[in-house]
Formats: sequence, C-alpha cells, structure tokens
Amino acid sequence: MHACHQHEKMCVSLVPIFNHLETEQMAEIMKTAKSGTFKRGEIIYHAGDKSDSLYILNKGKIRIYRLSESGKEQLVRILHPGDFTGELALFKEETHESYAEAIAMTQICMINRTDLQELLLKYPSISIKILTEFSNRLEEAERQTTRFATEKAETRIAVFLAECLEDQGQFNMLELPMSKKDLASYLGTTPETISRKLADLQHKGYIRQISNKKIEVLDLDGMLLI
Amino acid sequence: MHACHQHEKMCVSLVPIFNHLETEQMAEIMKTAKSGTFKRGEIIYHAGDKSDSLYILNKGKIRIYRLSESGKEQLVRILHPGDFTGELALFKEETHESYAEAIAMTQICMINRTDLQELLLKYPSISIKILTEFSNRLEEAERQTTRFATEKAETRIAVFLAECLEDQGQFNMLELPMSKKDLASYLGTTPETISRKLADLQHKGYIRQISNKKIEVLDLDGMLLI
DNA sequence: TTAAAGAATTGATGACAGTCAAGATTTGGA
DNA sequence: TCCAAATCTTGACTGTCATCAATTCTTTAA
Repeated sequence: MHACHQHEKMCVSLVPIFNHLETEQMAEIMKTAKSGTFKRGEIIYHAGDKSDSLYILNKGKIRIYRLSESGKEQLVRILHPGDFTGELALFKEETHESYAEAIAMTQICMINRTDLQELLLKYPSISIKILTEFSNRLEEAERQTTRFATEKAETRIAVFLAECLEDQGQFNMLELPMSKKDLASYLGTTPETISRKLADLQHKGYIRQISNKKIEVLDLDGMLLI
Repeated sequence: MHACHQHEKMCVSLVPIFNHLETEQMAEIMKTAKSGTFKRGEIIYHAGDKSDSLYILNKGKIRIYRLSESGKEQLVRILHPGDFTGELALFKEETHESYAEAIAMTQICMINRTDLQELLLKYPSISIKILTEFSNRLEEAERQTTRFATEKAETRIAVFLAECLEDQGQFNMLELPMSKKDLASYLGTTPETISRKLADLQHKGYIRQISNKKIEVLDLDGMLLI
C-alpha cells in the first residue's frame, strides 16, 4: 500500500462520481488516495470491520456478499473496473455489513473517509453524483427486494436473463456474468434449481443453452409472461 | 395546494435532513415549499408518474408499495411524520417506481426538484444528511433482500418481531405496526402463513399473543435461533 | 349503534423448490 | 497441456408455504 502514482491517475478518472471534475481537481483527490492490490481469494474487507474508506476498483473483479441472520451467504453484486464500494459506511460511524472478496488479481484505490467528507463540502457537485448513484442503487435494491418477496424462482431467473440481454445489447445472445453457483446465490436459490429452471425454459422453447455460459433467447416476451 | 404558512414551519424542522440548519436557512427552504392534504385511500403518486418533488410527511401515515413484474404488490415501508419520500427520482429524470397512498388523513410539504438541487449546492451539509439517510436505507434494503433470499418465512417473521421489540423498547411487549395483511405483503408471504407461524411460535413457547396486535416475547434468543 | 366490509384464523390440498447423492463437465493452476 | 478441484446436471425425496374455502372476529362508516 503506497501513495498513488502515474497509472493510478486513471483510477479517479474512471469513476463516474469523480470524472466530471476538472483535471486539476482530480489531481487533488488523487493526492489523498492510496492504492492496493489483492490476489484472487483475498478478502478486502469483512463484515464487522470498521469502515473508513471508499474503495475504487481499478482493475480486476470483486465479489460483494452478505451473510444472513442464520449464516447463509448471498451474493449482492460483482464489481468491475470503475465501480466502487465501501461507500455506505462512509456516512455513518459503523462497520461493514458485507464482505468484499477479490475474485481475480485486483487493483484498487482507497480514499479515506475524512478526506472524502472534506471533498464533498468543497465540491458539492460530487455529492450530487454520489446521490444519483445511491438513488439508482436504492431503486435497484428495492426492486430486487420486491422480486424476492413476490416472484418464484423461475420468474426471477427469466427477469435476470432479460436484464443480461438488455445490458449486453447482443440482440438475442447473452453471456452469464457469473458462475451458476454465484447466480444461485445472487437469486436466492440453489445451483440445482438454476439448472432445472434453465432446462425448463429451454424445453418450453423460450431459450437455447449454447454452452455453459452462453444462452440464446428465442422468445423474450413469452419468457417474461411466465 | 398553497404556499406554506405558520404551522408548516414545523414541517421542515421535523425532518432530520433539514433540522440541523439555522432557523433562517429553514425559513428560506420553507418559502419554496408547497403543502397538501390527502384523505385515507388517496394516492399521492403512482408508479409511472414523473417525479419532481420531495414529499415530507407532516401529519398522518403513508403506505409505500410496489408492484412486481408479474403484478403482485409488496409493501415497502410505512411513513410517519418526519419521514420523507419521492427522494429517489429527485436525482434522475425519471418516474416513480412505487406507489404512495395516504392511509390516514395526511398532511405533506413538497419541495420542488430544482429548488432542492439549488439548496444542495448552497448548503452542502444537506447533501451529507441525505447521503447518510440513503446509506442507511441502502444498507436496510440490502439486508432485507438477503433475508428474502436466504431465510424462510418463520425466520423472517421472528426477525421482524425482534426488530419491533428493539424499536419500541417496551421490554417484552410489542405492538405490530400494521395489519397482518400488510405485514404479509411486507414480509413476502400471505396472511395465512403469518397467522400460522405466529401460532407456531406461541406453541413453541417463544411468544404469547395478547391481542390482535399485541405480542409478548417470552424467549427472544430462542426465537432467533430457529 | 349497527350493518356491511374487511381482516384474521383454521383446515385440506398441491405446487414449488430445497436437500442429498451420484455422475458428467468445466476450469484453472502447475 | 493435463490433472485435480470445482462446478454443473439429473434423479428421488421431502419440507415449506401458497392457495382455496369456510368461519369467526374486527373495523369502519352510515
């Protein structure tokens, strides 16, 4: 862990919450940032750790997951370069509730809580960017909660496929962004159920499984009407 | 709907996101606020409405709910005086995804989107307050999602009772804050299951149902170990 | 106050999805 | 490239909970 140098210059400019600033202002932020690298499998923070940094993912992939009251794991999201985490606890003097695990060789920048709070007061437009990001996340989280509360596994899977398709914009082809084990954890079900429901969807003619991760959607509207 | 007068002065000062400001600054905010009243059953906004106000609840109760992809309703939260809503869409030019329904005679203050954005730039500390609020809500929403994804109905009910107890601080007695029908919708289950699981919890000696809404918790730790 | 509407309970039944197990396939590290 | 470990698939079985229906209890508005 050392002060940010040349290539970390990228890091701040990668992130939507900062990259609207003047180059000069980004430079000011970078002065306060630290960087770090993690190997596959290393934990960046644990639930219960006191949280005091914003982590910006520069390179690699990070898995964010939580444990429920009874100890079961749920995958919350996977971070890609330009995403950030650790943001929640920045605004309350508390601890992380989730775990962040590097799932590939990973490089991050860290901005300290107090430094960030000063930045926010100095550049109010950063706050508005973060508020926008939080709004989206909150909307997304509530939509997800409603989905779990009201839809059965098959529908959750179908909706997930539809969203993949939309994100990837590859007309009818999509690539699952994670293993089916992780997908099961993300969707609140089991790998067995994922396998079976995908087989069902294929059997009903809505999709075709090309390979382990590649799926062709044959009838999007039909699939979503399940 | 008219400009805010005397008693609405309360409204801004009720809300944690504003009440840390100087009296004079609150007065400035109030000048831009409008007020409105709604009767039981009236809808304050619909999913799909263009959203352009922050709504602060002054008096009464508001039910926030969503419809899932397949049309099933889920109760998201119930607002009490001092709570606010409509905040999400303030930071993105989009529409509401949820419904807000007055469930009692209700009085609200509304602050327009553009007015609010100006306030945020002028008083950065308001942003930090809202960010804190958003952080908490986001954490809460993710915790809730994980609960739905990993816990069975009985556990979700037990955890809900435990949280009621904690909020109400009435040593072993709690009062359900909503009808069992709404509670079922909130917890992603049915009224029948709520009835049955409460009966089970009582049968196992963890709780005692005093009346429709009143419950005595006899063994909190035992109940949470289910 | 009371009638009507809505909410809560209880029972019977079936659908959905979790678990366990065994075999096939894929993956990634040496 | 290849092997060991991990992931994925399929089958059989079981537990949980949703649904439907019939009553009872509670709330609300005239």
